Amino acid sequence: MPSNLSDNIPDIVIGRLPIYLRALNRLAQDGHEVTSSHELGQILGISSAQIRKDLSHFGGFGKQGTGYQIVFLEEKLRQVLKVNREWEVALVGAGDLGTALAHYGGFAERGFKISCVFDNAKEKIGKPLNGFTVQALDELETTIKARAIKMAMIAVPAKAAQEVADKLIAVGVRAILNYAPINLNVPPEVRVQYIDPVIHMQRMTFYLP
Amino acid sequence: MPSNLSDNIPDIVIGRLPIYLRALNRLAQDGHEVTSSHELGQILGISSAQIRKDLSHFGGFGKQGTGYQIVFLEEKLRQVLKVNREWEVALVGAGDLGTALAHYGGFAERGFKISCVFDNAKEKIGKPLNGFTVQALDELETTIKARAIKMAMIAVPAKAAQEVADKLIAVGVRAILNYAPINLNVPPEVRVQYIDPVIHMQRMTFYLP
DNA sequence: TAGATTGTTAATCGATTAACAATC
DNA sequence: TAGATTGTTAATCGATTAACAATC
Repeated sequence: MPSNLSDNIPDIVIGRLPIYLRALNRLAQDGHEVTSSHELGQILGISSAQIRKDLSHFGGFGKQGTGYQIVFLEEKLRQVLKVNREWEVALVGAGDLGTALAHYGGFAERGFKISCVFDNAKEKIGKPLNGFTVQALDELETTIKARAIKMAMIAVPAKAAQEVADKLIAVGVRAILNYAPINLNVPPEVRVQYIDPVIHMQRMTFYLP
Repeated sequence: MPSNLSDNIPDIVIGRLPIYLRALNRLAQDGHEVTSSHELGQILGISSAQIRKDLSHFGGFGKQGTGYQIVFLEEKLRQVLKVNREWEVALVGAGDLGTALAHYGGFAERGFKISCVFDNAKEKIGKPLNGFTVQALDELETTIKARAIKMAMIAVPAKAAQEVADKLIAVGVRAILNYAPINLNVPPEVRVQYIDPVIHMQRMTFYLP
């Protein structure tokens, strides 16, 4: 029983779809037109059964005996994930990390357009940053509301992160990518994803001799 | 039956330990001396039972009626994760991202010392980068073997990432933090962690209206 | 047609939670 | 002592895998 609704689809399934999409992109770039759950599984180190099961939540996108048309499946996954459009993103924090994020081309390439940058350091406000002007935090409310921005990235020190998150949520942001090494407290209607490279490093040392 | 060995401890448990450690750090910084599985669970949005179960894989670190001495538990978790020492890390790629990583103070602060940087662009080789000199990829083997480096970060374009990974593994690297948006093919004795911010963004849009 | 691969069901496996005796 | 919280066991819940009929 395929469905495009949030139905009862496990979040862990949603988490794998972007990975599938990335692998499909690469296959298409390499000139492939068709793939199979088996091939995709090989590439990703995932069982073919899991891939078929995951996809079946959203519809039957393949053909027996043949597999999946790559371009078609990409389109379907983009639809499901709602990344078949451009999302405007607010960036808070214009330090080393914020600057690197503003310069990173990979966001725009894949549908996420950083469209405003905020910082509270006087020496940064008003300075240009990859086509934007860094704005004071005071202007956060007006700008984000005016553009109805729903996504943001937090690249401020851990101490300031919760306060920034609260402000963002108050003006309508519903999805936050948090680079500050701290857990955020947010209401259930807000999604948060965390990026802390040290956490990943610490997860690997356990297995080293 | 507590154990410090890789016993049969699920990787998903190992994955949560660094998160616990980070929360404990913060509590200690805020002047707390004792905490409980309930308090920790509140902060992290995890059930207290899960925290107790996770910790019990490694020993009894708490006291009934009281909870956990924060400093003591931190020490134990650092021991388990093997982050009670300094790890040398090789960085490959000195572009925007590599530069930002080299400048990021959070690694050294938490026990990961970037101790060499490689790139194959002629105009970068020999240039100073946060105290290092960017080395040619040719020197990767000598340097990494000489220092017995076991961890590396890959910050090169997707096209080059697999080749770089192969080289690193060939000279003894056993844990890789991969920033290139591509799945790496590695032998089972090598751990890989992935950081691709776009994947996290795409995982959140599904839930937005 | 014969071979291949899907979508789906049922079986297995593993992770989370609830509950409570032990005890600080 | 009374109250609180651990460590652990058993029960529940959910995710993964195996298997196969359907069919391209």
